[in-house]
Amino acid sequence: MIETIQNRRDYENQLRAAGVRITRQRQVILRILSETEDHPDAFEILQRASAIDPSISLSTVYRTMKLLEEKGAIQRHAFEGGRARFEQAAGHHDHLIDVDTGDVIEFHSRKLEALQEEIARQLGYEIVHHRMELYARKCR
Amino acid sequence: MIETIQNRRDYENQLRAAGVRITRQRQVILRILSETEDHPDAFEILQRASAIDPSISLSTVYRTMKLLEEKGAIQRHAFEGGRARFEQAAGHHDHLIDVDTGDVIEFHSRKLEALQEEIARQLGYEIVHHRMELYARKCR
DNA sequence: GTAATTGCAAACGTTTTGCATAGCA
DNA sequence: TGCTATGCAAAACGTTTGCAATTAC
Repeated sequence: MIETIQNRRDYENQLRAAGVRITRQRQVILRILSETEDHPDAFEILQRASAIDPSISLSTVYRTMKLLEEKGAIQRHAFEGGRARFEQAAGHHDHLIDVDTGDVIEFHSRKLEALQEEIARQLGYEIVHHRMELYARKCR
Repeated sequence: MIETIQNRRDYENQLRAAGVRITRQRQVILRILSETEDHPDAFEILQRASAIDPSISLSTVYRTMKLLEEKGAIQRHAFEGGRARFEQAAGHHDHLIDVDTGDVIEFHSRKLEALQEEIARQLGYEIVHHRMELYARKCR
């Protein structure tokens, strides 16, 4: 399992150690992921990548996303409305999505997690993973 | 906003009152939704509907789902993996999905909701709606 | 050298839509 | 009657895949 990643070099070295070839295209994509603060979808990643290397294709973006997800380096999210969005697999957090702007705010609550586990246990289950999204609007 | 629905007649009357035409096809679909306990996808609804009236088409299922969602009579869920699944918009609850069987268990926790609201408030937001899914495995 | 990766285009599965016909109110 | 809903087929959408050519190691 790839650990939390701070920069492109970390990414590359850890992937290399996991037996993954670091191609020119993957370098570009890894750089984008390590520099990005938001939750881009495949098409947005392609656009940013194209600015650096116009020959990169959408297939490669998807294939790389799948690879990185399998290696645990990124997470795939399916927020409401269409496309999958990706982010670095930094320590677990949940998301608040601004329904007016589409902005995504990350948050984390131990209390919430404890409660989720309690609920699952009461139903006779152990949590494998969870998804929790708050669709919200700015208070005025 | 259509209230919680117990049976097909309730559905029909409330929709009629909202200016919606109750066609033969919609009657069948409403009946299926009112009788069902699970979270069928569009194709499953089509199959159940076809058993009653084979002339119903998938387009009509989708169009009806969209209509009912707009009227607040049903909810659309996008659990992990492919198709949207639908259920009656009975009082809000969350879902625990059995990762081995695909079974969906509904649950509700006031405590959880209070916590969500608190989290949103701290971030300066008011919740419009939320999504919370626990992907879990039976304890042995 | 050779096995993995790429770009392209075509296929995929789900959902939506244009259009001419049918049917509710 | 008039306008909405329908079925069908085709399009749209995001994503995946087969293939021959390229590239990392």
